[in-house]
Amino acid sequence: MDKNTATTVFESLASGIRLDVYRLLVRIGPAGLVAGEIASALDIAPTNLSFHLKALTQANLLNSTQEGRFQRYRANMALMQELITYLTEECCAGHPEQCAVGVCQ
Amino acid sequence: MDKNTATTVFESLASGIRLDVYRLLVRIGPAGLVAGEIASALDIAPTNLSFHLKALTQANLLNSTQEGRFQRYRANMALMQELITYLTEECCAGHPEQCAVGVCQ
DNA sequence: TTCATATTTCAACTATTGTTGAATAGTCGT
DNA sequence: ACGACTATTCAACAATAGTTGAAATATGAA
Repeated sequence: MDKNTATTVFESLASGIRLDVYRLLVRIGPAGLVAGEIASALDIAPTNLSFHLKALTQANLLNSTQEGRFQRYRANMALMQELITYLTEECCAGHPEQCAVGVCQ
Repeated sequence: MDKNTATTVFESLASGIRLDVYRLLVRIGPAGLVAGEIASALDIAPTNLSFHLKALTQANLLNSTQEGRFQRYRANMALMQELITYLTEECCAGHPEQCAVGVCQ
């Protein structure tokens, strides 16, 4: 993962609404939810939700597929795994034995 | 970790400068760096760096201690570990066998 | 005490992001 | 084709974040 991708992901999750959406979809798992279900689950105006869904999708944190007139969204778990790797890969300059906390492994 | 803490952490890492600072300090490890060292390593104006260091410190991603007229900053690894737990704890609604990617564990 | 150094605070400005309602595009059922 | 429904786009505005230089604070050295 490059720095640009990482900041985009962080920016995407830096809003309470987007974090709620993302975590809702992580909880739901592979089945995903259509936009209207997300809107009513979280009580967000459709226009505003659309704005945030677009941000999450552009950041590649969500995938979407069309189902008739519905749009189904799913969390992209793989990107989160890459982010976690990115965050910990340089821990303690490659000397995990210095790591007080065990993030390095 | 609560949602508010999480969004604060994400917001802190959503800026390229702050991500650079945080990763520099992760790489350096427990020894940390003083503000001036960070400024020259990353070529950032002191005023601007101070602004970003304050944001990172308030988010608890950095700790700082005074050393004479220097201010030393260190990355708080424990918070990152908590964030990773928070991001993955609800994966696939507690049914890790559904997880295509292995984020659940 | 006086001067130089390290860092932060402040105020002004610029830029970016978030929210809202109205309008638009696409899909389904009749 | 028509009307109802789902979702997105657009434009306007409000709110927030980022950058800069000047001033302030605080420590150490002479």
